[in-house]
This record gives sequence, structure tokens and C-alpha cells, in this order.
Amino acid sequence: MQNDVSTCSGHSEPTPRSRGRPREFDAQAALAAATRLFWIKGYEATSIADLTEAMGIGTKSLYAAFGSKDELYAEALKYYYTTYEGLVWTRFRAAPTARDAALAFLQDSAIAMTGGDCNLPHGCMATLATVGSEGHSELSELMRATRAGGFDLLKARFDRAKSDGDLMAAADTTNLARFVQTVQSGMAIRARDGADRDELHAVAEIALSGWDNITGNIDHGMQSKA
Amino acid sequence: MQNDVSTCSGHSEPTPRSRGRPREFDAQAALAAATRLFWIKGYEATSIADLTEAMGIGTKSLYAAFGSKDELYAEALKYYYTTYEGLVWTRFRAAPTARDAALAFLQDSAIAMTGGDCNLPHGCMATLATVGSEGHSELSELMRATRAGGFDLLKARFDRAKSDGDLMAAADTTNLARFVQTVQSGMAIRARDGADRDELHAVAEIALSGWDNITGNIDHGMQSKA
DNA sequence: TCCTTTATGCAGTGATCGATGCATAAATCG
DNA sequence: CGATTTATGCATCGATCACTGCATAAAGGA
Repeated sequence: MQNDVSTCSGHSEPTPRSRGRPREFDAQAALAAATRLFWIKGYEATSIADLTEAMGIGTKSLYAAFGSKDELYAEALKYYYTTYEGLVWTRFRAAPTARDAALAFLQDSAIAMTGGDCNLPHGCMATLATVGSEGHSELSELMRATRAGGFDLLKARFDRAKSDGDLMAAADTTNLARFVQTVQSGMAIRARDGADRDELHAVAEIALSGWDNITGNIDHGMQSKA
Repeated sequence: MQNDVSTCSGHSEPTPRSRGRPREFDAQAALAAATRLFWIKGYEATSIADLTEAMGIGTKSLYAAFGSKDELYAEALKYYYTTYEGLVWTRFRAAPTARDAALAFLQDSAIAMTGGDCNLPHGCMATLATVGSEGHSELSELMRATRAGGFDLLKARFDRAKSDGDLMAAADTTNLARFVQTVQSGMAIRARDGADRDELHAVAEIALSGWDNITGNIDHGMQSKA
């Protein structure tokens, strides 16, 4: 159900160029290699030399095909998202209730962040990427937007659940979505630190164990202190 | 027991050197400036030139006082921890129950990660630091150990709660501590992305809203799917 | 005062960073 | 076959990286 991953390979002719010497490498495969490297090491710690070696091409070909390191990173992030988003969001989309959706999202995140069914790098590229605050403002904003997209999906699903009668009208879907997003972000850090799949699954389970309390009486069931 | 924070200022003579030209700068203040810079920008994105400017000293003095960039970072991390750990763990230690302790930890983390009472950098230096996987293996391990220390404190407190009768004997304190740690890690990422204090407080509140379900019947209240 | 010790400022070390110039190779088009 | 267009390999660019050598300055001990 979650194998949209099939889109990751199978590109034979990306753009049939009419004239000039044909490209010697598979741009999709090279992008996949670059994506994996960025995913593992992050933007700043990945040098052009690292990339050319992993992609199996020279610097001239890299710049001819992708323009610059920043543009390559942006392409890699897009590739990452389109290739692997299904791992995390497919069951979420098919879930009948908001709670099932949230649980599926966190459970599948636990799987994806610990390598998926093949041995993907651990952790979430979009969540953990630093892309230093100074300079790279475009990339920094792109990352932020990518992360914000996850929040939007969660909140939209929870809002829909209100129409379905699945969630009470008083439920704070914004804070609910923020909470789920925060747990997933935390799982990314734990995965990077070596957490195994069982640990992350347990976290997902615990995170939603108070769902009824949360969605029912979020504002008067807790004594807010601050 | 917990207010070692007093050590952050008030150092007049760190080590009364007997001979030679005296140091012209305040090593503690310089370390504080370096810590702040590392905190904001991370290890890789902070250059020696950035550091010397922020610390107000030359490179020769920096290396004479701290040895290398790696050693300076290790000192900064120690300074960060000893100076600010009280912000997050003081109320935790004084809390009468495990639940109160966990809530205090998350609430105070929300405050600390959004600037505290003065304008500290947002996010958690120990959680968000990358310190690239390659090279820097010592620093990388130091960061991991620092993060693991938080888990140990949480788990120890929850284990103690079992003796107090505060938690049921069947409660899974390991997964409980991992969950709280994961939520706090996620808060660090949200804070770096611009989340305000109210949002993080709401997350803390929601995270513990299922406490009774978690601690009481963690293993049969949920249907484990994976 | 002279010697030793430590600290500082300036200039510069080799290494690596991201990115390019240039000559050449390989394709299509006329 | 030229002519044009695109791709690649090699050498290299200037900038910046973490870090140091050297001369000098400022302290204590004799």
C-alpha cells in the first residue's frame, strides 16, 4: 500500500535531447546518489568532491546538469520527498478515522526512519537538515516549507474529522497537528541517534494513548500552569 | 543541588597564574560568547573567524586558551550544560510525582527553548547539534552522551516513582522516558523553526494528557499493529 | 636590571571549499 | 564532410578553512 517507491527507478530517457553529445550518466541515478549523501551527511558536511564520487561523474557534468550545490540540494530534497513521501503518508490517507491516520503516520514514520524495507538512511532528511541559518536563505526557507507541509496535511485531516463527526467540534486541531508533528520530529532525532524501530513504535503508541482525553477535553482536562 | 547556574558569572580569577603576561580577556565571557555562537549556528557553520570576532580575541589567544576548535566546542557544550541545565531540570527534580516531573520538564523545556527569561537562542544546543558524522567522532560521541544523560534522568525518576507507589509496577519506564525525551527533542526542532512558547506549552500539555492510560495499561490499552 | 614565561597581533601555512576555463570528444544537422 | 551543439576531463581559480611562526609586549622571579 505504501510502495509508491516504484517511481524511484525506471527512467530511461528523461529528456530526449535533439542535438549535441549525449549525457553519459543516468541523471536520476546520480540524483538518487546525491540525495542519499545529503540525507546522511547534511548539506554543509557534503562537499562537491563527495558528491562527484558518489554520483560517479565529474564536477563539470555535475554543474552542467544541476547548476550549483544549492540547486542540486533543492533537487535532491524534491527527489527525496516525491520518492519517499508515500512511505509515510499512504496509510495516513487511507485511514478511516483521525486517530487511525495519526497512528499510521507515526508508525510508518517509525519504519521509514529506521531504514524502511530496504536500508534507507536513518532519520528524516527534511527534519534534520540544518542548512545553516546564514546565507542559503532560499534553501532554508524551502526546508521550512517542506516541514510545514506535513503540519498542513495533519491539520487538514483532523479538520475533516470534525465534519465526519469523528472529532468533537471543540477539538483543537491545530495543537493536535502540532503535537503529532513534534513527536515525529523527535523520532527523527532519536533515529539519527541510533534508536531502533521498536523504540520508535513504542513512542508512537504512547503518543496517541491519550487521544480521547486530548480530543475530548483538551482545555479543561489539564491544569495549565504557565 | 540544582542551581549550579551561579557558576555562569562571577569568575574573577579562574586560575591565578603565577608568572608571565596576564591574559587580557575574560575567559568565561569569551566561552559564553563562543557557546552562544555554536548554539545558534552549529559546529560546522561556525568558523574560527566568526568565533574570534564574537569572543573579541585573536586566533592566537583562542588557540592558546582552548587548544582547537573541537576542544573549544567541547568546552562550550560543558558550559552550556552547567549553565542552563537548571532551567530544565530544577522543577523536574522538585516535583512530587513522576507525572508532575515530566510535565515540569516539558514545560520548562518549552520556556528554555524559546529564549528563557532573557533572550537565549532558540532550540536546544545539545539536541540540534549535528557535528557531522564523519570525523569529529569524539565530539559526536560527546553529544550523544549528553543527550543520553537526559534519558537517564527521566528513567531514574520514573523508576523511583515505582518505589513511591506513584507509578504501577507494570509501567514501562524505559519507553515512558523515551517518549518524553522524544517529545522534548521534537520541541527543539519546532523551536528552531520558529515555534513560539504557547505552541510548545500546548505540545507539553497534550503529550502528557494520556499519562494515566500510559502508566496504567500501556500494554493492553492499545492494540499494537506493527 | 636581566631572564624566563606567557599573551598578543600580524602575516601566512597547506588544505579544501565551491565553481570555471579550456581543450577535446561525441552527437545532430546542413 | 564541415558546422554546430552539448558533454566530459583536467587543471585551476580565488576564497575560505583551521591553524601557526615570528616578533613583540607584559608580567614575575632572580
